[in-house]
Amino acid sequence: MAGGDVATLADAAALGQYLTQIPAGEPVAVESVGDGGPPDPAISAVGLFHPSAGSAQFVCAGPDVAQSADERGRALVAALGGRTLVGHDVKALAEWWLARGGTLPPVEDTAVVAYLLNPARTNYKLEEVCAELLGEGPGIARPGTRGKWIWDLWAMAPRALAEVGLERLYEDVERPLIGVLAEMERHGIRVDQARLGEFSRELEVHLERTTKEIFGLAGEEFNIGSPKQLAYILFEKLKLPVVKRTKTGYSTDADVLEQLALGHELPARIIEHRTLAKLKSTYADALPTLVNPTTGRIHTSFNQLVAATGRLSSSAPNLQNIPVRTELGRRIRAAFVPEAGRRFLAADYSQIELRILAHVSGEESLIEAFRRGEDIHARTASEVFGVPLDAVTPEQRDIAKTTNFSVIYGVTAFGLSRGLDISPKQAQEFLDRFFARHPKVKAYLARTVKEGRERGFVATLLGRRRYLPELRSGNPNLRGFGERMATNAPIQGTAADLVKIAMVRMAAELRAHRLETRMLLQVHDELLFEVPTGEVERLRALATEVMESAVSLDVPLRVDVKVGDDWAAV
DNA sequence: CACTAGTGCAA
DNA sequence: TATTGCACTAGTG
Repeated sequence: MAGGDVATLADAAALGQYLTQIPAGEPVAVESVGDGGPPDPAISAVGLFHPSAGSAQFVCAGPDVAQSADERGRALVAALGGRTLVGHDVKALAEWWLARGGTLPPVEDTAVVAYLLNPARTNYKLEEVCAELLGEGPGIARPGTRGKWIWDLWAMAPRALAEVGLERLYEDVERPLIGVLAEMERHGIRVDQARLGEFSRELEVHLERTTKEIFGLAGEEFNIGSPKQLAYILFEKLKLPVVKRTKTGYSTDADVLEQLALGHELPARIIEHRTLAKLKSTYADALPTLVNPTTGRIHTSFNQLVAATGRLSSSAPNLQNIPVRTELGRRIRAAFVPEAGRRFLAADYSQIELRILAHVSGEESLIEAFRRGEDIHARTASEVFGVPLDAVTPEQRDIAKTTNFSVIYGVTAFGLSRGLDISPKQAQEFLDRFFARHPKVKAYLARTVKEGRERGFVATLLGRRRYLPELRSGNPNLRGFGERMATNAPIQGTAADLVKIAMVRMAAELRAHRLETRMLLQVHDELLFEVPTGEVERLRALATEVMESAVSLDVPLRVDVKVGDDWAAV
C-alpha cells in the first residue's frame, strides 16, 4: 500500500484483507483509538503490525499489553468500529516510527518479560501487571499512563530478569520465539475443504439417524445437546441410577453414560450422538469458516503468554486439539494437507515428560531404562509387578503406563483408581509399589513440594518459575491443588522450554540453509513441517539432530519422525 | 451480548 | 479426588 492511500477499516474482515496485502515484515502503522493528535510515544498511540494473513500481529505499542495479538487486533477494530476513521499515510507513519530508531518499547517483548516474571498471572491486563511489577496503583488508565507503564516495564526488564536468573531463557528462547511464532501464524496450514464438507454431510446423516433412535428410546423428543433435558430423560423419566452429580444437578458425562450403557440402550446412543455432534460442530463445520480467503489457509494464533507452565496455547482455531485417537476423528486430521509438491513431516519427542522426570529425579532405574532404549512402560510394569520384562502382559503394561502418567500429574490413589477403573485400595498398592521401586522419584516429588512451599515457587530446568501461594494455604483442598501443580509444573514446563529451544533452533537452521521447508504447528511435544519432497530426507536428519540435542540430559532424548501426505498419515 | 456450566478434544 | 489448554451448546441475566 502506497503512502497516502486511505484504508477503510470498518470491520474485522476489512482489516484482515487490508493486512494480507502488505508484504511480510513490513511494519504498518495504524492509528489507535480516540486520539486525533500526532503520534505520541507517551500515549503509545501507534501500533505497528506485522501483517499476519487474516489477523494482525501487533509487534509494537498498542492499546493493551494484556491482550493477545488477535484480541488487540479485534479491540482495535471494535474501537474503530462503525466509523471509517483510519485512513492514514501509512508510509509516513511507518517512517516516523523507524526514524525514532526503535525508541518505542516493543510491547510483545515487554509482555514476554512480564510473562517470564510470573507466568501464572491469570490476567495480563496491563494495569495489573504494572501494579505488581512497578508497585504502582492499579486501575486508572489516564491518557499517557499506559505508554509510561510500558516504558517503565521495558526499562526495568534487564534488572528484573537478572534478579530471577531468566536472562538466558528470555534472550535465547522466548524473545526469538516471538518471530518464529509470527511466521508460523502468517504461513498458515492448508485444509481440504471438500474433504471436510463431505465428512460433515456424512456426520449429518449419522446424526439424523441417531437422533431418531434416541427419541424412540426416550419416548419423546428433546434437546439432546442439553445436559439438563437429557438428565430429566435419563434419571427422572427412565429412572436410571444416578452415578455422579454436578454442582447443579445430575452428571451426564461420558463416564456416567458408559456405566448406564450396561443397563440401557439409550446411553450408548447418546455417546454416539455426542461424538458425532462434537466432530461436526467443533471441527468439520467450524474449520472451513476460518480459511482465509486470500491465502486459502488456516492461520491459528499461538499464544505465548497464556499457560501457567510455559506451554504455548493455540486459538482461533485451536490446532492443538485436532482429533487423533479414533478413526472417525482422524478424518478431521486427514483434511489438513500440504501444498502440491510438498509433504508433511511430523517430529515428536518420545515420552519427553517421563524422560525429564528421570533426569530431574535422578532415578537410576528410569535413567537406565531410557539409556538402553527399553519400552519404559513395560519396564515399569516388570518392576512393579515383579515379573520378567518379557512376561509383562498388555494389561500390566497399560496399568504401568497410566501409573507413569499419573505420577507426573501428582495423582492421588483415588484419582488413579478412577483412571484405572480399580478400587482406591488397589490403586494405593500400585502407587506404593511404584514409589518403592522408584525411591528417587518419590524423594524428588516431596522435595519439589517442600521447596515450593518454602520459596513460594517451583522452577523448570531452565529457571522458568511458577509461583504457588496455594502451597501455604490452610485449606487442604486448595493445598492439594497446589501440590499437584507443584509436581507437574516443573516437568510440563521443562518440556515446554525444551520444545521452544528446538523451535528457535529449527527456524534458524531452516533460514541458514535457505530451505523451503516451513514450520507450521507445534503441538506441545511435536512439530509439524511442510516440506518440499526434495528436502524430506534432509529435514528428517535435521529435525532429529536439532530436537534431540536441544538440551543435554542424563537420559537421551528421542525424536520420532514420520512423513505423510496428510496430517493423519504422519 | 456477556457470562457460566457442562462437556469433550488434544498433549 | 489427575496437569495444561480451547471451544462448543445450552441456559441465564
